[in-house]
Amino acid sequence: MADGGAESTQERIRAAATALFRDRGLAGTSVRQIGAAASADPSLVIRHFGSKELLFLETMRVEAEHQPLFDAPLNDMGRSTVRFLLDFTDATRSTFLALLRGSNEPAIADRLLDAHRDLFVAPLRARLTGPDAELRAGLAAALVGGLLYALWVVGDETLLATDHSVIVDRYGALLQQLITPTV
Amino acid sequence: MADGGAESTQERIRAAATALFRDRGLAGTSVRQIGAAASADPSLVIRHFGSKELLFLETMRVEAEHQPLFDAPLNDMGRSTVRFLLDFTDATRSTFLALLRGSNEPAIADRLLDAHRDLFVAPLRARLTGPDAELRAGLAAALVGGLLYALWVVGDETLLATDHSVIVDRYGALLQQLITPTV
DNA sequence: GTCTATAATTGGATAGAC
DNA sequence: GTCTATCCAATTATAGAC
Repeated sequence: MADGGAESTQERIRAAATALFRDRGLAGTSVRQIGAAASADPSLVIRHFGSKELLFLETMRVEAEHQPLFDAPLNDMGRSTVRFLLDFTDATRSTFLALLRGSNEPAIADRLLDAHRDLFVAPLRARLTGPDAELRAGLAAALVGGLLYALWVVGDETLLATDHSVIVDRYGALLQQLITPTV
Repeated sequence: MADGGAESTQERIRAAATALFRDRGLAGTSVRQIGAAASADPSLVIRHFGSKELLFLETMRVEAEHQPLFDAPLNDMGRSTVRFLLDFTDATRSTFLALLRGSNEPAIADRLLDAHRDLFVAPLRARLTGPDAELRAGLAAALVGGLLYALWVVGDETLLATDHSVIVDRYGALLQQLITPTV
């Protein structure tokens, strides 16, 4: 416990589970695989975290990271938000996908809704004004989520082959109209 | 076999599997449950369809339905496309979700990509002109998919409580700009 | 075509010694 | 905190009688 190099077994299990769940999802990962990857006995996985699903919920959290959106200038926030999504770390992206694919489970669906709100809806909603700000924030978040869906769930080849700067410009311009309507 | 009232066992299995896969997904449905729901022996499920995953791929197809999009006037196609999505039958919607949640499996991911192309990309692409038509069709399909994502995967409560006509108007107007750019 | 029986494996989770 | 051993239920899939 006094040395900084060795992690505790609990932390090794947490790290192994995080990687496996991101890579193969909840159903595709077994408790035994987690134990093996952590060089720990499978029984310790349950002992430390209660159950496989609790461990999944414990590890599959999307961090609000740096959240540069709260500081972006309002008149460029459409582009900033698209760039924010495109610049997701692999960790954030794969965690999002694991939650999305596991969202048949109610507890996981709740967590996905949380992630969607924290990362997409809230930063947008905070900057919007007007009577329909709530609706516009919801639509804007859907629009951003559509990129996540098309690029990383569906894997649209046209979009995957397109420069990020082009997507930022074109898609961001549409998003901007929900942020600062011109009508 | 001369009467029209009784389905064959194979058809009963197909029908039961379709309903269960839509409702609980691939991982959440067992061969035994399918057999029980079809009043057939579980072994027949494998005998007739090869494996659980083959049966999933056999049953989880999205039909192009009526496809009203190919006839919609171009200058209203943004709204038409959004309405097209919002009017999905329960069958189409839940099949889409089953594919989406099962898309960790490569074969299922391929099927999801097919569905995305057939229902969203192709009808849009067919009507677009210009050098960047391919890109605009891809972005437009992403935008439409974002609504699917926000409403039915994430379950955004604000959007779920919003009149479809409002979503058609506001979101459709954005989509229209990719279909008939004004710049 | 259908069903009985079961193979062969794997799953999550637990008891209890150390 | 850790590990050995194991329980028990569930899984997909198959073999073979009828």
